[in-house]
Formats: sequence, C-alpha cells, structure tokens
Amino acid sequence: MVEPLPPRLDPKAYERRWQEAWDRARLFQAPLRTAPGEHFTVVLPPPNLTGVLTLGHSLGGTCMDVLVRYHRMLGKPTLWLPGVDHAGLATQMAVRRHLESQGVSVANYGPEDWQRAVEGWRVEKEQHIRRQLVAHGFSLDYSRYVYTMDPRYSRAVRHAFVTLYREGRIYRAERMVNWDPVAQTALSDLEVIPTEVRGTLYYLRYPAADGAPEGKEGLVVATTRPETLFGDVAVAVNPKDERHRAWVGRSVHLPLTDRVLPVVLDEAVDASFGNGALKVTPSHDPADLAIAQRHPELPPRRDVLDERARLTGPFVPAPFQGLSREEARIRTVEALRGGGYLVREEPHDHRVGFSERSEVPVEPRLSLQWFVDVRPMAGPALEAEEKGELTLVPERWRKTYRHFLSNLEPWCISRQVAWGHPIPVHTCPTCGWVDACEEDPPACPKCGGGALYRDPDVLDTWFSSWLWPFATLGWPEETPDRTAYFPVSVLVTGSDILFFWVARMVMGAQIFLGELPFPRVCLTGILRDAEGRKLSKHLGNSPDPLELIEAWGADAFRFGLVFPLPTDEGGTWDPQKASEGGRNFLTKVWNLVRMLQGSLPADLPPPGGAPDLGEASPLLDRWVLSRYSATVREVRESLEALEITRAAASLHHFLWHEVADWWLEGSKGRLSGKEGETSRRRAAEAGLHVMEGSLRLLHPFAPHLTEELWHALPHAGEFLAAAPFPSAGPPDPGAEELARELRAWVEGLRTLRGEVHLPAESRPPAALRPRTAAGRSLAQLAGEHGVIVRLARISSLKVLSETDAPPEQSFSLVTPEAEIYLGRPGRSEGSSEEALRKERDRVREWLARAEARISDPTFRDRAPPAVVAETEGKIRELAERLRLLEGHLGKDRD
RNA sequence: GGGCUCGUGGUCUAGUGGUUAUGACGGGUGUCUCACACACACCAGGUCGCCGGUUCGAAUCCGGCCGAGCCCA
Repeated sequence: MVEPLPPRLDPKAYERRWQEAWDRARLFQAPLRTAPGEHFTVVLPPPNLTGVLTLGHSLGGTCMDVLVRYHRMLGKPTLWLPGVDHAGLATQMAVRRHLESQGVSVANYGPEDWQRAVEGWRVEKEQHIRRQLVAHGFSLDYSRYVYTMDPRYSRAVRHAFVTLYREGRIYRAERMVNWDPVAQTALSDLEVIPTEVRGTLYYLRYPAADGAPEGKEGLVVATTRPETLFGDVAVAVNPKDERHRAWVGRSVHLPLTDRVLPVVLDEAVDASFGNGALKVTPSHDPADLAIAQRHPELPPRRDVLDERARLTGPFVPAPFQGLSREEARIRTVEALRGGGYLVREEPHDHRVGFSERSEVPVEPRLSLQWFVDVRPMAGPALEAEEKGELTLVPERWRKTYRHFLSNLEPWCISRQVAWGHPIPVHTCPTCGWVDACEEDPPACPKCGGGALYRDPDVLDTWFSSWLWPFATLGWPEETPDRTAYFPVSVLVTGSDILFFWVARMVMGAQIFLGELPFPRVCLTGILRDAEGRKLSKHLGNSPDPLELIEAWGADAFRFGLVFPLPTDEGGTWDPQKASEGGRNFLTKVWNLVRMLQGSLPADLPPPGGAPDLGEASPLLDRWVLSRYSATVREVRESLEALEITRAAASLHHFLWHEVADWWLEGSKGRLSGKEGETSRRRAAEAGLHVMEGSLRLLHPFAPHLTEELWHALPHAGEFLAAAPFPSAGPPDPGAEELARELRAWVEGLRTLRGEVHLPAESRPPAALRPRTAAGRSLAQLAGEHGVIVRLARISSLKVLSETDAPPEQSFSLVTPEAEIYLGRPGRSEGSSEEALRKERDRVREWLARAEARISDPTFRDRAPPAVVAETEGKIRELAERLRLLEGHLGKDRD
C-alpha cells in the first residue's frame, strides 16, 4: 500500500525524481520506425545559443509539451525534437562581449579563432539550456538533439544553397542593405529595430549656380543628415509643387564644395515635408537611390561613408576626412552655419533603424551581397494557406501571413561576420570559374589551377533555420526518421516570428521537398511586463524561468503560463501572480487526492471502466461522472483545436468548482464511513474513477504533480506519463438537471444565511417549497436531503407542498427554484426584509423589461415563436416570484 | 503614410443576433466547518470606448470617430 501523502505540496520533493525516472525509462524517446504512418511530431524552435531561455520559451515549450504528452498518451508514435541555433552574429556579439569583459581582445580574431572561442561558449550554454528545458519537465527526445552547426546539419544547409544556386535562385548583386557599422555586416530588415528618436531638421540653402529664379537666392532643402551632403548628386522637388517650378532646369551649388548639382523633378518627393526640396544622396539612402535610378543623367552613386560610417573618399573635403558620422554632423553643421548656409533648424521626431545586435543606428549602404529570390516561392505558400492545407491558429494571423507573402523582397542571405555557415561559392583567380559546391573542390575543375578563393561571407542564420523541420530529421538523406516523423504535426511559436521563420519554412519545404513542413501553426501570445513591454533578453526584463521554477515548482509555473493565457495584444502578465494562481490550483488538486486517499478502503482495486450507476445511485455520484465525461470531451476537443487555455480552464473549473466544492463536500459523510461500509465503498469507487481519470487529463499540464498523485492512488501501469488518455463516457442529463436543482437550493439557503448574517456555527432548521418540476422530483429523493443539510449547514430540511403552511418565525427568500425558509433563532435578531426587498426590486425591474418587450407588437410579429414563448414563460415566472416576494415581505414585517 | 489587431466591473479575461454579460485577481463581510487560510461561504462592483446605421431585438453585424498596440514603409 502506498504512503499517505504529506499534508503540504512540495514540488522539490518529487519534480526532479520524476524527471529522472522518466529519463531512465526512456519514455520520451520516439520509437524507431521505417514506415510512414500516423505520428505526432513537434520540433522545438531552437533557442539561440546567445544565452538563457526566456519566459517566451517557457510559454511555447509548455504549449508544445501539453500537445506532445497528450498525443503520446493517445498512443501515437511521438517525437518532440530539441536543438539549439548557432545564431551567427548574435552569438558572436555575445561571445565578444564576454571575452572583452575578461580583457581578451578579439580585434584580430579570424574565423578559426571564432570557431574555437564559440565552441567553449557553446558547450556551456548548451548545458544550461538543457538544464532549463529539463527543469520545465518537457518531454523532449534528447537522443535526437540537433545543433545547427553539426556537420550533418551544415551539410543540409550547404545542399540547400547549392541547389538554389544551381537553379539560379541565388544571385549576387550590389544593393542597398542595412549596414551595421560596429559589427560591420549587412543585416536583414528584421534585425533592424525602428526607434523613435528626437533629432533635428536642418534647413540648408543651396545657392543658385546659374542665376536664381526671380526673388530667390537659393533653394532651401531640409535634411536630418547634413553630414551626407558631400554625397549629394542632385536636389529633387515634386513636379506638382508650384513653389519650386521656377527651379526646373536650373542648378545649385553644393555648399562647402565647388560642385554644382542639377535640380530634378520626382514624384517621390513629399512636398509637405520641410521646404519640399530633397537633397538626393543615392549612396546613403534607399529612397534617394530610387530617385537617382529614375534619372539616368545622375551619377548612380557617390559614397562618402566607409564601412565604419566614417566620412571618407574623393568627394569629402580634407577637413572632414576620417570623421565619424556623429562628429561629422557637428562639424558640417558648424561649417554650414559659418558659411551662412544654415537657414534654420528645428526639433524633429523621426524613426531611425537601430541594429538589434550592436544597438547603433543602421547605415543604408550599397554593397555586394548574396540574395535569394524568394518572390516566386510566395505563390505556393499563399496557395497552401488559401486551400486550407495550412492553417494558422488563431486564425486572424491569416491576413498578416498573406500580406507578408504578397509583398516579398529578395532575401539578403550574406553576412560579413566570422562565424556561421560559410557561403560555399568558390572562384578560380586563374580562369574566372565560379560555382557553388557541396564539397570544397581541391582544384579548379575548369583549368586545374589550385588556390581557389572562397567567398568570405557567411550565411544569414535564418538560412539554416528555414530548413529546421526537415534538416533535423536527416534531410537531404532519406533517413528512417524522415520517413516516419515528417511532416511536423504542428508548429508552435511566437507570433513575432511568423514572417521570418514560419513563412520561410513553408517556402523552404515546398521548394526542397515539394510538400508542406506542417499542416498547422499555433501562434502563442507575446508576454509583456507591467509596463506593457515585450519580455526579452534584449531588455533584460525576462526573469530566468529557473528562478520561477525554483520558487513555485515547474507545474505551478507551467499552469500559470497557460491559465489564463496571456494574449498577444496589450495585456500585461505578472509571472509571480500567474505562478501563484497555478500553485493554488495544484494545491487544491493535491488536497483533493489526499482527502480521497484517506477515505479509500484498503482493498480497492485500480479503476477499470466507469462504475455502473443506476438511477438509484447517489445523485452526486451520477452527476460528477456526467460532468467528468463532459470534461473529458471538452479537454479532448480543445486540445485537438490547439486551444490549450480552454482545456486548462475546463480542468480548473471541473476539479475545483465541481469535484472539490460539490462532490467532495457533499460526499464527506459517505466517505467517512459513518453511513456504512457499502456506502463508503461506492463513494470511494466513484471518486477514484473520477480522480484517477482527471489526473490523466491533467497530466499534460502538470506532469510531475499528477505522476506523484497517481502513484498515491490505486493505479494500473508503471507511469502516468505512459498511461492512456481518458475517453469520454455518456452524459447523464437527468442527473445534471437534478443536481442543478440541488445546488440552486443550497445556494439559496446559503445566500439567505449570508444576507441575514447568521453566525457560521448556527444550524437552523430549514423549509423549502419547490417551484419547478425538477425540484419536485428532487424532493422525492429523500436520500439526498442529508447532502443538502450538510452543504447548507442547516439542522433539518422540510419540503413543503403547495398547501403546507410556511414555518412561523423564519427568514425567507424566493429564488427561481424555490421559496426558502430558515428558522429564526430569536425574534430580535435581524430580519430578511432587506434581502427580500432587494430581490423584489430586481425582479420588478426584470419583469418590467420583459413586459415592455412583449407588448411591442412588432416583436410578437417578427421574432421567432420560440423566443416569444420563452419571454412569456419568463414573465409568468417573474410575476409569480414577485407576488411571492411581496407576500413574504408583508409577513416578514409583522 | 500603408496594413493588421484590439477597446467588456479597479486589473486581466470569456462571450461571432435573443439570459438577469462569464471567470480569475483585487476589494468587503464572516469563518482556522474533521483535504486545503495556497482555503471555505456570502456580498459589492460593468450604460460591453463614442456616435450613427441594419434589425422586432446589437457587447455581438455595418459605417464613422476616438484610443491602444503590432507589422511594413
């Protein structure tokens, strides 16, 4: 026989123990299979190697674990595959900060040095991340762990590149990219954070070069970046702008230089901004570049900022050479002011892109980069969603998904960093041969020359991430896992990476495998702190999940994450409060089982099928079994629909407010044995059936606690984690209707007690006259009266017939279900008049509202007959209740 | 500037044409009632952002406005 449970729940006493036991039993290792077939596969979005997991990972992980454990309990071959992402530049920056904090200079680090430096970091972070994942109780299959820089994974990345290169989908081009002048690399749009900045708008006069139009001395342009003026190639105005019409065909002097710039017309110029004239600096602004390209007479570029954003080059006058962009702005403005070119300056709020990595403003820069032309891939990805082959949950993300795919830009995949997957393109300096190869060629295949030159860039990290759902399973090789466990069954991730990860994975799988990587995507909300900011490593406002697990236990933390689920919009979420709520609920479950355990006969066998309860069985047992069946159904439906919060809420409500508050409270008499061994045994059987099943239902949410409690009850099997998920039994509507009535009676009695301030210890006699058919049936079940007496804390219950006179000297109340009387201890101790009056006023108001509706002829005319009938029924009930209430009031006043 | 989303008691939230609008936290009152004070019972608190429209009937559908947030420029 099992030990009695300790009175207090202590997660530390069992969480680690079960994690180790599950691990020893290899419960989470997906079975090896070679044939395709029904399976459930989830891949963990690989956390970055940059550091520790955030609460966002905890949320996504919990959702995945719930689904994975559920499907595993359904008996499907189940795989949840973990891994980490090398996160190229992000990791390199983190390692660099780490090394520099230890006084190590990385200025001269080459790729090999970085490889070595990151390797040590990687081992440490991998261990930490794995510790965090294990502490959550996530049922991951660590035997299939993947690191995006593993040789096998790297081969997949390389294969993907070579395939696209050979198909002509990858090309090299000079483009305006987001340039990080500190990290000295291109960034994707998604690594740039637009930030609201208070800057200055400078109005500069560019003097006329070949005679000013009448009444003008020069053309005034407005700019936030005066330091780039040396790169100007023109001044542009909007053709519709009458103010500047006279400038067409003329030219102006570029201040601080001896150059002359033409004035051109372009639709893109915003006439309402500044003075309506724009200095065109094609090398350092994407919009200006576009203008220059529309005017073939203009020089296409004129670079004045180098890779560190310093003013350099032949167009920069000597005094400004080598200045940083910040210094250059100050000096240029000084010089412009000195020369009388600065007309005025005004404060100006605008958005500047900051590098997510090095946190400095990004510099638009023309440079030679590698691109994937993803635009042709969008069609199939859109089509899959439109046909319903790919569904997003919640559905409202569809529009966002479509909008993104309909506006794709070529994807810049090259990065000028030391660490990452190298771009496998080789050039022969002798004959000019260029190609992408799966293996490094020892010599030029064309001319036989050696000393091939490999492209120095590495790939954007997302270029490896978009292969995740299939490269982790062995692609491009046909491995057994790929056959058995692809496609992924559902992808769970944060809505913030819908574009750059989810959409790209869809395109990737379609192009490389010709099929979807997953049929469903579950997008979780974004957690925000008390100030409404997104929790992130970046802001440092995410607590370490390990601290919360340490403080509350993994199960409480997990339950707090999904119930209530934080929504992605607006709302804030307090991890302490949420975990506390989880802990309170789990304590409830703990005590529920503890109470039940103490009441079980020693020889009670593990539950088999549902106990056979005839109509003569105790109402509460029939009712709780019916509610249990309904809960099983709801939980299964919710989990199938990926509505994890709804499943958690069903369980929370059922266990706390149905099993504990009503079944257990009302069954204590029977469970205590005071009503005989047979009665006790039957109550215990019903309770055990419901609780053992509920533990299985709850297991995906709170795996440790349920495993611990399951072992404290009679059970069949070695692990709850490997037990089958419950199936729903039939509902019992008759029992539900009677129980609803019983609860209404008890609640009415309790409300009246409260309204007249009866002391908690008083046990007055009570009488009650049913007002419904169900109530009259319930009244016949004399065996249930003890339950009502217990729950309402009364000494006795007398059911009155229509003709019975109500008891003298009593408090009273009229509810929709019954007229209720409570014995009054002494005539001086309060009255129910206030309660009755309150109720009467409410009923009057409802009645008035209903009567107003029914007296409207168009309502009778046009509303469905059922609604009219319902309203009439309601009016009858309310009128009757009002009459009764007024009668009681009259009597009470005596 | 374009796109998307959301405005429900103090806070968070359920609710896709018909009830007396759900629940949680917080608040109040009373209770250490033989599982649980991490609890139990009861109570108070909302003109469902605003204005119009559709409808017999709108938190729910439509339009406009106001406010918040996200994404892309």
